Amino acid sequence: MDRRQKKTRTAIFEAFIQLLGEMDYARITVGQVIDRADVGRATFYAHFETKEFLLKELCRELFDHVFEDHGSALFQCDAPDSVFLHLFQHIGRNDSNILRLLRGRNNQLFLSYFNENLAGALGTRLEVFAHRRDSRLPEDFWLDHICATFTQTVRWWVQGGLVQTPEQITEYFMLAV
Amino acid sequence: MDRRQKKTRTAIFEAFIQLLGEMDYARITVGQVIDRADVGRATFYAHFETKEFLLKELCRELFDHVFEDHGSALFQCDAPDSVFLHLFQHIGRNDSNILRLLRGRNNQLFLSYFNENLAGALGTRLEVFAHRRDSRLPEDFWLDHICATFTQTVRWWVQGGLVQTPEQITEYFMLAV
DNA sequence: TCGATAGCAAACAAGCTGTTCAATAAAATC
DNA sequence: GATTTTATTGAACAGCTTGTTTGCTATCGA
Repeated sequence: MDRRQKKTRTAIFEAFIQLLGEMDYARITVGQVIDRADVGRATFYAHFETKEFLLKELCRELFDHVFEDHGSALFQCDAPDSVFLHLFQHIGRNDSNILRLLRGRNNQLFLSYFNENLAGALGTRLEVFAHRRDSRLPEDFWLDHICATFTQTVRWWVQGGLVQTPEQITEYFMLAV
Repeated sequence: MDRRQKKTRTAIFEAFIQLLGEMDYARITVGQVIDRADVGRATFYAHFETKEFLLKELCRELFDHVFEDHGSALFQCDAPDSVFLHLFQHIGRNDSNILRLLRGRNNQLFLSYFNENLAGALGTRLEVFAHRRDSRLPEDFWLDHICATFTQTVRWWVQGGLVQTPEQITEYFMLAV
C-alpha cells in the first residue's frame, strides 16, 4: 500500500479514536475528524464512504488484531480457559486501543460489535464448554449465552477499573458461564 | 394534560415507532417523524428537545409499562421464576410495542437500554438466584450476569421468531443463569 | 363567553454531508 | 533521471437537517 495512503489512514483512525474517547459517536462529525487528522475533506471520502464505514473498519481492525495475535498459539495450551485468559490479557493492556475505546463514552457500541462477532471468531473453541451445557438447552442458545457472558464480563471488568487481574477475571468468567 | 397535547404526543410516538421498525435510528430525521405524525415542526420541538430525547422518553414509557403491570402482582406468586415468566409473556404479546421494536432494525438500541435499567427495576427480586451464586463471585458481577443473560435470552427468542412458549423460554433462562 | 394554551405554516441561519475540480505533491516505473 | 501514475489538497457546491422564530388560528378549560 502506498506510503501516503497508510499515513492518512492511520491519521484518520487516530483522530477518530481520540474523538470517540471524548464524545458520543453520534455527535462526531467528519469535519472534526479531518481537522484532527489534518487531512483534506476529499481525501477522507476517498478512504471511507461515510462515518459509519469508518467505524466498521476500525472495529474490524481491532477485532482482527485480537484474534490474530492469539489465534495460532491457542492450541498449544492445554488449559481449557487459556483462550479467554489471553483475550482478557490483551484487552487489559494499558496501551491497547480497545481499552481506550471501552473506557470511553461509546463502550456500548464496541461491546455490541464485539458480541456480534464473538461467536464467529471463537469458532469451534467454544466446545470447551460443551460438557457444562444442560441437554435441554439448544446449542445456539448456549453459544449466544457464552458470548453474552464474555461481553458482560469485559464490561464489568473495564467499568470497575480493571481492579482484578486477568487471571481473576478469567476465573469469574468461567464460574459464571 | 391537555387533550391536544396527548394527541400530538401519541401521534409522534406512533410515527417514531413505525419508522424505527423500518430504518436505522440514525437515519430517521425529525422531518420524517413530523410528516408521519402530521404535526408541525415547531410542535415537535415543543414536546421533545431533540430526537435523542424522544427516544429516551419512548424507552422510559415502554420500560415503565412492563414493570408497572407486573410489579404489584409479583409477590403473590410463590414460584421463583414467575417474575421472568411474566416478563417474557409481556414481551411476547403480539400487540406489544416492545416486540415491534425488538423485531426492527434497532433491537440493539432497545436491548441495551433494557439491560441498563434491568438491575434497578428488578431491585431485590434478583435474590431469587442468590443460592446459585458461587461464593467466589462478587455480588455485583452476579447481578450484571443475570441481567445480561436475561437480555441475551430475549434477543435470542425474538430473533428466532418466538418459536418457544414463554414457559419454555423461561426454563431456558433459568437453566442458563 | 373568554382568556389561556397548543397548534400551524413558513421562513430562517447555521451546520453537516458527500461530490466535483483543477492544481500540486509524492510514489512507482521505466 | 525522466515520465507516468497515483494520492492529496483546498475550495467551492447543492442539498439536506437542525432547531428557532414569527404571526396567526384553533381548541381547551373555566
